[in-house]
Amino acid sequence: MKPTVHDIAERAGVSLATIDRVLNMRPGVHAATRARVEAAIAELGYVRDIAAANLAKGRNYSLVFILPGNDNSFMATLRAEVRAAASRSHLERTAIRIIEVPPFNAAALTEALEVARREKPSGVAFVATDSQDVAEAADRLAEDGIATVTLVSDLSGSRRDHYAGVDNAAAGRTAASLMGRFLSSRGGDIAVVAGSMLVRDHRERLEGFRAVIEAEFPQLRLLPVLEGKDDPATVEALVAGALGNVALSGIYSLGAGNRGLIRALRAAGGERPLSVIAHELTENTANALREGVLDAVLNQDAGHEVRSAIRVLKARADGQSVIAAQERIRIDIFLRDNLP
Amino acid sequence: MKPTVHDIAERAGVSLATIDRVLNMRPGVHAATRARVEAAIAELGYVRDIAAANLAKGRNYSLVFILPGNDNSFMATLRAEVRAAASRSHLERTAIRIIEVPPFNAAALTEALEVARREKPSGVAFVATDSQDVAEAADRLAEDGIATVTLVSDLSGSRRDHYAGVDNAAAGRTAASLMGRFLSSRGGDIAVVAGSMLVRDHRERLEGFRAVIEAEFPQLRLLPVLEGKDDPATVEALVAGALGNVALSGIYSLGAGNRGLIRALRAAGGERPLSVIAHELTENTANALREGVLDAVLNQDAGHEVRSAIRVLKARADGQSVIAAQERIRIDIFLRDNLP
DNA sequence: CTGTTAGCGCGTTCAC
DNA sequence: GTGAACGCGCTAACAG
Repeated sequence: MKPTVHDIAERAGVSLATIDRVLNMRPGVHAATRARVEAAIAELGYVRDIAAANLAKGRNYSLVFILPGNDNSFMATLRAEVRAAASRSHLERTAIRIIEVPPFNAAALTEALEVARREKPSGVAFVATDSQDVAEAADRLAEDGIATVTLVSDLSGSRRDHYAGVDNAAAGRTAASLMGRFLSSRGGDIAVVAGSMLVRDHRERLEGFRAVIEAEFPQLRLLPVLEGKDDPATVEALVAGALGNVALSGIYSLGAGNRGLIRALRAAGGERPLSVIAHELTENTANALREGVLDAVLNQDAGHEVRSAIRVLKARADGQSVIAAQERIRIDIFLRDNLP
Repeated sequence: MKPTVHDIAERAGVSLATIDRVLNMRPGVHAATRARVEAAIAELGYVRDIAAANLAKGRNYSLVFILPGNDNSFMATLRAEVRAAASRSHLERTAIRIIEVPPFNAAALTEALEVARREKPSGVAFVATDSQDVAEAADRLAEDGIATVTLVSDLSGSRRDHYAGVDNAAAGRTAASLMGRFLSSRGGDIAVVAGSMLVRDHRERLEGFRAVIEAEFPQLRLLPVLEGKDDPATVEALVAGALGNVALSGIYSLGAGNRGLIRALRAAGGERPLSVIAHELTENTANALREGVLDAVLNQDAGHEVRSAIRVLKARADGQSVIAAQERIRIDIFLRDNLP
């Protein structure tokens, strides 16, 4: 039988209240008594029943998610996943509140973090815009004992507890490797479409992509990066322009706004050999894969990211550890053949 | 405030015991009373607190995992993941017992299922050998109200509750698609090494692979399948033989025993262009990827499969539903560039 | 058929 | 500094 507080109280010769004080690191216990209790805990191999504790406490984890109000499918999916988690959250003693902020806006994010802090939640998850101010705001949350997790895009130089997102440099390298192999020995120009160089995930993907292309596929030339602002119309115009280049062999779209990419490709027709790799699986990109307009889509599972962020925030909030492997967000590679 | 049994008791004008009987579908309640209670539940939007219920019941989920005592890395990893889950299981009111059976042996598996059944556990997970006897044994478990999940390889024609594994036909198609594209327009022979055609996962991978090669890469010819029995030495000999074929352009190893595959490839040297794709990421295959001996590795996350099986078994055991997306096991594609 | 009561393992008042 | 008693939401005897 699993030992309970009663067993350790008896073993240590003290009352339940004292056990509780030791367990919750509250003051008012003689050092000697505390030592006796701790010894009993160790000897009996007691592990606290969190479910019972939460029941007794009437504990509920209040979580704040700060999400950019971006107009692209991926962010829409992310918001939907957070809402889905929120809708089943009462079952898990969790209350999730969503704050929407303008995208690519460090000041707005800093302000939102401050608002969240004043609510004294158990934890905060946010899609980081990489800036000094944001890092400082995140550190203030940490100082207040609020668990923090960055979501999708990480934050440099802060004390956030965890990053729930993919290794974006590896994603860029993977895209380059796939494209290089798909093109075999063929040479030519590669166009890269990014959203904004202000977010760390896009920068990292680009760096990874460039490193592998330069090191391993010297016959391919990277054209100057096109900044599409994650906006379909902008992306469409940029890609349409790039398609005018007769030497173009490949396109790597590392940001959002793929509706524009796909429209431009469809308009151009699939006559010439062109390897196209994009990010994030949506209805649009899945259809484009099926049609052969896209060759591969790298994806991060938004549902997994959200569930992982919640697990980590809850665990941190009560000082528990997590299963590292479960919280690692994979880079999913989708071809036409392994669509869900 | 979340409604509790007290609220619905008051609303329906009955006592807690009656509520409990209705909630747990126990007999001994007037149809009219039952209806009143159910109405109250619906009106108040009551959702039962499983944690509290389990606490009161002193419930513990007893789970049996039946695993083949195979000597390859993947099965070793799978067993390790089950043991890891078992070691943290007491925290989750779960007791996991492992039964090892000889691999590819339907009779032994049938017997093990029967043994498990007599223990009356909450649920049973097993790596299926695809046979009629096994299906019948699984159905007997279902009849006894024991939740059943197939792990890694599925079982045809049975009432198992869930399959925790990848879509192996899609995996085969993906391998073919990658290989075809890596080889570009180059033609040649493709060798396929399988473990055994007795397990459904291997058969499905082969069918998927063949379908895509035949439909889309007519310049590639599939050689007769080599059965390596998932045994490194056997695989090594078979692959060494196949490498004598000067027209060989690719190797697809869809089973285990990749230590042998890799040894044979290393011995042959990497002089000629050869596209090699294997299954399951292990230390061995990861190193082979880094060296360029393998081009891609398709993987199923054993840890995810085990955790998923446990979640599903527990949920089924108390009639709960699961988050479908969370239980979908992905086909992970690893290149040198996205190794963990 | 239905209600009463005593816990499950733990946290939190209050007295002592 | 320490202990006893009650309650969290639910279940399980046992009465009625």
